[in-house]
Amino acid sequence: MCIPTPLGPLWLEVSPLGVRRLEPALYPRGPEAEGALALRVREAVQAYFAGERPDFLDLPLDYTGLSPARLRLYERVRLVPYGRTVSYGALGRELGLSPRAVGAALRACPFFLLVPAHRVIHADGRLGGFRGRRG
DNA sequence: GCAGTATTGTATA
DNA sequence: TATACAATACTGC
Repeated sequence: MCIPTPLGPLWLEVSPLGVRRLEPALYPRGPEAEGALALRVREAVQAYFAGERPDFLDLPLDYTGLSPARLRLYERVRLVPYGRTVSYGALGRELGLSPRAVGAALRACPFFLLVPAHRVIHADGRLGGFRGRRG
């Protein structure tokens, strides 16, 4: 399932448990998402870009295959309030990880938008090395 | 195991 | 402001 957004098309994959991954459709591979859940996710994403929805907390995510550290991190980042930001260090201290581990886990995050990594920043308040900046 | 990493804090110029 | 270095935990091969 491809979801058109102002940032370009997003590639969506779902499983019976929930969203398996949602990324910019740069390298589309794997089976296309189908069913009610896929449609629901598409509407949610479009509602997000329409300003009607700040988060995707009601959408089920499939964490199967992810390590506990990543699972906890994603769950925690999803709870970041709208309009607020958290630093890598703060997340690391809360989860008992190192700031670098937070960055590494966030870099491998397959849930673009669903896990608002753009709200995770440096301790100084600067934007982190988000993928959307370059390349 | 080893190298890479979306960090942080301290030191130095 | 910019660079250099050490500590730290997880991902990916």
